[in-house]
Amino acid sequence: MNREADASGRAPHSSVDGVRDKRATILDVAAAAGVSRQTVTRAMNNMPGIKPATRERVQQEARTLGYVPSRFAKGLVQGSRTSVGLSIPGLTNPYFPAFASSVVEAATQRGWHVVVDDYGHGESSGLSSVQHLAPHVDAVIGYLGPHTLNANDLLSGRPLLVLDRVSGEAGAGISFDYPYAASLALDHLALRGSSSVLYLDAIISMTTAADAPAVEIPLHVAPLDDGGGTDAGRSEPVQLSVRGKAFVELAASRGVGLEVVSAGESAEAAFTSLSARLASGPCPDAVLAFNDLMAAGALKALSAHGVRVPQDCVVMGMDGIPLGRLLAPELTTLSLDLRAVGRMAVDLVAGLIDGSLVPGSPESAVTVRHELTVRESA
Amino acid sequence: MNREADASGRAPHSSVDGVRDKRATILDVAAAAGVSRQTVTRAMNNMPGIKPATRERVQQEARTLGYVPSRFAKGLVQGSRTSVGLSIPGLTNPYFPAFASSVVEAATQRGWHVVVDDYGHGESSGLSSVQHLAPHVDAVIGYLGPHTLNANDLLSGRPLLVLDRVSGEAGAGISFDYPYAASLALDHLALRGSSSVLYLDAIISMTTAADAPAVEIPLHVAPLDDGGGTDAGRSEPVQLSVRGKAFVELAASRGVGLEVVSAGESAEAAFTSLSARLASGPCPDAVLAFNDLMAAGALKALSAHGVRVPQDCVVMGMDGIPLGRLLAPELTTLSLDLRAVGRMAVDLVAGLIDGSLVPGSPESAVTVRHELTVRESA
DNA sequence: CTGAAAGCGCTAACAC
DNA sequence: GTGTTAGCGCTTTCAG
Repeated sequence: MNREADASGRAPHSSVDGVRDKRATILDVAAAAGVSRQTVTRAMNNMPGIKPATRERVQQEARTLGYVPSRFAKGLVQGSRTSVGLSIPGLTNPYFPAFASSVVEAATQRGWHVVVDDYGHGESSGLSSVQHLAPHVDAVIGYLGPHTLNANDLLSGRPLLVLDRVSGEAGAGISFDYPYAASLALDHLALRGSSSVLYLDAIISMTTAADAPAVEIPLHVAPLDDGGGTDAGRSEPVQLSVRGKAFVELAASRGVGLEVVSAGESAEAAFTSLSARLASGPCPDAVLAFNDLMAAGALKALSAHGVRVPQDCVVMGMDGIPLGRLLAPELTTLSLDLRAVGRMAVDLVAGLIDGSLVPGSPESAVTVRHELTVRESA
Repeated sequence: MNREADASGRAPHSSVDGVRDKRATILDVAAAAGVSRQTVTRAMNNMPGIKPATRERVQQEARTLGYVPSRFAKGLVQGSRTSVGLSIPGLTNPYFPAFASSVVEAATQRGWHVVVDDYGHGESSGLSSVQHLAPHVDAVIGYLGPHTLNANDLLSGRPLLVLDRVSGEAGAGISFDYPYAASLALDHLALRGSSSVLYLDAIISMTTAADAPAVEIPLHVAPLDDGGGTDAGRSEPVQLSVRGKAFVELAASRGVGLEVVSAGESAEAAFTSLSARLASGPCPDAVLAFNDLMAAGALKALSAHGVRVPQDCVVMGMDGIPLGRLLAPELTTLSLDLRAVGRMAVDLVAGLIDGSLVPGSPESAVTVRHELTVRESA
């Protein structure tokens, strides 16, 4: 008979109505159904070699007890699919869902799971996202923003793939060639005969502050020179995004005038900032936006001020998300082959996991280039 | 001394360069570092009560061996966060990322994990998505489309929450009150004086076919009447979406003329279908779209045909996603409080998990109403 | 057809 | 500081 289950000397399921002391285990079900735990396994997983009547009875008992097989025990004994964490700063900017989608697609093809962590809510940062994800995944892919450094430690050896990271950091990563993108844009603008260009930069994320808030390492940095500079010549925004920096530098080296306006990374913020700027000065020839979302905001601001695009002022975005095609006028942009980037990310992680790719090696640091997609707005 | 590790009579890590027989375990690291496995645990998790030097040495050894702690063993022994699977048909329609975002936010607040499965790629369906997710999560929330029925079985007792399900199915779910939404829309249109309304329906997903392609049940349906109909009066599409049905029925009961045009569920498809329709007939007063994305396509089609919105023809969408505000003209729509829906979904699942909510009970089936958001297009 | 044993890899308790 | 002993809940042998 069923000695094993009976011998497990604990109450199977003391149901004080609504408060179950602990989750029912396979042993509880076995005891309740008067069978061995092996039989329960067979019943729950629809395995052969079990009398239908028994199967039915066991399943019924399991349901009553609210028995839910532990996925950990199962995974432990069966060996599991690899699962990667995907850490992104929000699903609000359509860029990230689009990217997530491409990663999910590529990962699914390998039979992997993707755990998405959107750290855009509340207090969380890229770092806390990795921390959150770490115990549950075999690797992490992510737009981590400024806090890449210590992230590796949190994963105790598991691969980390950072996107849009500042060059010069350790580990594997995919970076974008912003100087190249800037040249593409500026070339196109030159062709269109634009002379006064406004760059609509994003304020918050993806900034150069990659080496800033290292938790334990006290850094001695010079305090920010906040505005009281003697260098009265040209006043530059205190903090420029990496992208913005690329545009500013290239423009400078070409002798092209480039005005920078900063705004939050959203269509609304872009609309507001650009509107304010338009109200207080001459309209530029061209507006270059940090990304497509902000370009959408720019388009609205321009239209609200009676500026015709592209006749009076051209507009370019960056990212190449589908949204651009729905706008009026359709957005000219610097686009990324997101599908390719997702596949690349997954491939890199696969290499990292199976050891064929060494973190920190040249092969583990890929650079991707944007391409110019000309539509109506420029 | 460390008897345990030495006694584990297997080769720690036969490295035939690139081919590791199996993943290194904690015992392998212990043996290599000449310590007990407990010490390895302490070193890897940065726990106190270990000499820094030892910690360092162990971590180094772990790195060399490519040791990655098994998340299953860890989870098994520590007890784990609950994790919910989120099954959605694609991230291409901005609606789903927006929904996903709200679920992730609500789940994160409870300390839960969210595993996102986008079943829009390849051959997968809502059912296969659940199957995919099942072994790894404690519950599933999802837009499953037509295939809700057998999904419950795949989860062997774990909660399943289906969104936008056809009423009358078992289990927990969140449904939308389409008749109410239709009345909202038709009322608004009446107010605007529209007399000839076109409903731009979606062809594929979320259709009435909830009970259709049950894998084994052969259905005998009348073949598509492709154009050569004798019923010259009005030809109605064979398959109407649930939403479309609600609009059609309400319009009929009010004696309002409603023409239905079907298109794929994307902006492009909507654009194409509506363009064709506009080319071959008089322009309607109003276009009601299946969702905001299709409304965006409609807007473009109208504009391409020189129809001014809202002067010549008004346009309404459904969903209330942020995209609507970026379009020109801004989209009037029937909007959902997505944040609330996400929270609701998570709360329901929480109730299902802790037993305070019974699947199939009236409380487990919630209905949510859209509200009218008037912007520029109507 | 069903039952008993033997682990999967890890960490919480307690030794020492 | 470090090592040893017990399991976590499940599935895979291998016996009946």
